Amino acid sequence: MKKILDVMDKTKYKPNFVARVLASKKKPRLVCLIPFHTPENMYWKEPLEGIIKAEKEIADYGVTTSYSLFNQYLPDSFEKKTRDVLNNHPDGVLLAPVFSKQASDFIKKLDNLKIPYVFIDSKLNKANNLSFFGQNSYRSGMLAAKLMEFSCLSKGTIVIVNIGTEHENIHHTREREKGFKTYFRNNTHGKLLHVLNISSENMNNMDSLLEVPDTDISGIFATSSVHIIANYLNHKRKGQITLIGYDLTNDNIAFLKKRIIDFLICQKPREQAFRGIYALFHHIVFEKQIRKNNLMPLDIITKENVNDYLEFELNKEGYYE
Amino acid sequence: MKKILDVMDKTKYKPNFVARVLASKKKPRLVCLIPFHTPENMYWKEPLEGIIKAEKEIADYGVTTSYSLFNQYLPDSFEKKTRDVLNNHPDGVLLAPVFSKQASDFIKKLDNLKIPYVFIDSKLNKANNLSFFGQNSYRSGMLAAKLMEFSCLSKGTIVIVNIGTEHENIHHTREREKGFKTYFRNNTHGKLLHVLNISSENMNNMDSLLEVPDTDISGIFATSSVHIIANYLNHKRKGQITLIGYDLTNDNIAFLKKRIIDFLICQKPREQAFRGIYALFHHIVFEKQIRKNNLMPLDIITKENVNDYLEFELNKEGYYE
DNA sequence: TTGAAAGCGTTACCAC
DNA sequence: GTGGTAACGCTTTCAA
Repeated sequence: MKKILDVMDKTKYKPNFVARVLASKKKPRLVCLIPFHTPENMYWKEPLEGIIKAEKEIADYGVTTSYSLFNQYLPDSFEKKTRDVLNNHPDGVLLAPVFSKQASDFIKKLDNLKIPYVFIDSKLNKANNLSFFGQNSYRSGMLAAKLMEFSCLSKGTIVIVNIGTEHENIHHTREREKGFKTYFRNNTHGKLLHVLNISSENMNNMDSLLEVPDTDISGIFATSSVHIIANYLNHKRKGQITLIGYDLTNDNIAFLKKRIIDFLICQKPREQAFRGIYALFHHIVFEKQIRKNNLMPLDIITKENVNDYLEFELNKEGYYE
Repeated sequence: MKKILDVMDKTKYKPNFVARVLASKKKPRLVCLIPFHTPENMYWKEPLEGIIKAEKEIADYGVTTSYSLFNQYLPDSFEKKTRDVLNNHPDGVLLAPVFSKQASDFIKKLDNLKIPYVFIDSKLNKANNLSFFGQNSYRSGMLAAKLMEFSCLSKGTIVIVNIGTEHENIHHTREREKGFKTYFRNNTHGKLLHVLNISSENMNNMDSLLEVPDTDISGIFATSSVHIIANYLNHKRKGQITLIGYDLTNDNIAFLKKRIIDFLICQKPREQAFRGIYALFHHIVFEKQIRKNNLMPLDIITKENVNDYLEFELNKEGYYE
């Protein structure tokens, strides 16, 4: 037995993965557990697109993919879907662990079954996940602050707006706010920041913005749903207010082109999911080593580069059309 | 014969590329024709790294890669290497057509031999290239101008500096300057721009910067070699001068972290080359359709996101470590 | 436990 | 051209 390994070493034997895939009767089953998107919240459409793209590319290798989509506001929905996933007896799982408690229970079961899993969007600490593809929300807040500093220094008040964070996306928005504040604390001379929390119900009554003590607002940082603020500014007033927000949704892109929004920070949700699937694929089929933590670069999108960005995005995950 | 095709249609026959690769005795040979890098100009190191990374990933498919590296300042060197390439009888060529005339002659030969080729960095018009991976230099200039506008509006003079463009990189730098100027013409109210051309020989005598009429400089846009300006500002003076330049070289990164350079625009040369190789691979081995024009997104790098960016870059072309 | 043979889905090749 | 068979480099299976 040892002799065999010796010979393998000496002759520098390297298995041919193409032959291995062909001979193997294995048809790895991947299951994706992410929220479904709705007309009101399209964010989760992008990860789904990334998954579908990856799926097509790896079909020739015998990999099949299925989805269990849950309601991002209902922990019970998530919990119910985890059971669906397990019933599927998957060889690998891609999941967005939006409900920490339920997700923790779930991955314990996956650990026991020795099923590899990859997190996207957010992660659980101390988990045995194969990999994680996400974003550094804290630093994205610092980045936003730098852009804001450059355009607003020595002018009026800067407002941080948190919209409808009572149940969605809460972890990310908190971190963004923290990063933003930290940057200002460290880099500007006590510049005043005003924080505004707007619940989902009051979303449409943006006039509360006007209640900011110093009415001379020079910049707004929206930790989420920047399109709502853009819409307000578009109708009511814009002046020289610098507006910075997140995500390349269609609404946001339109406001960016109209110069209502000045900067958008994008973290490539489509690519996160695409790479998550690929990580599982490479691990299961090719037995490749997978990098555990993968923070996507913080891309800054402006009117000037948005078109290049979109054109490229459409095809970026595949190397071909 | 037709019947066979009919049956293929009816049964929706799809060839399995994995089996095809295994059975095929073809060992596609790819040749790369790009400049070599030197201690003075490390730019071309990155594309080479991208190629090597791609090479490893596709070795299992029988693809082999070789290089013909030329001197980026000597057309003769390029021309000589094109002959090496042809002697190699490649199945695909990746090239940076830095010398248009010589490159035009070369691709005519490739066309005749029906050898597919991919451009990186720059391209030739009206060529039958399989694909192109590059950058939109013009729009990158506009992007730089927007960043400059945000940080310098209503302050002092803005200077565009072209360094050592008498022979290197000339097309890109011209386009960058053009884009920058266009943005200012369209978006600011006649803000004055001062252009400074510094030849390679005078590179070290940066004091000519001081000759700018209005000595109150608020921003500098370096269309190339920004580290030279950064070095000067670092020793002589910095004040509140906003400095914007190109490329994530080690020097530049250090100045970015020291806040001497404020923004770097990066166009992912490593990824350009990596994707170029993949395009050839997918075309030759998998007969996939390849997208002809691929402009990389214009990434804005600051002190705040540079670390995330670098960490990710190291592994970004592969999906694994 | 070991070895030999069959088979994965395609291309390559040789005979007709 | 067409048809049949070997071969690609592995995994799987089954018999010893």
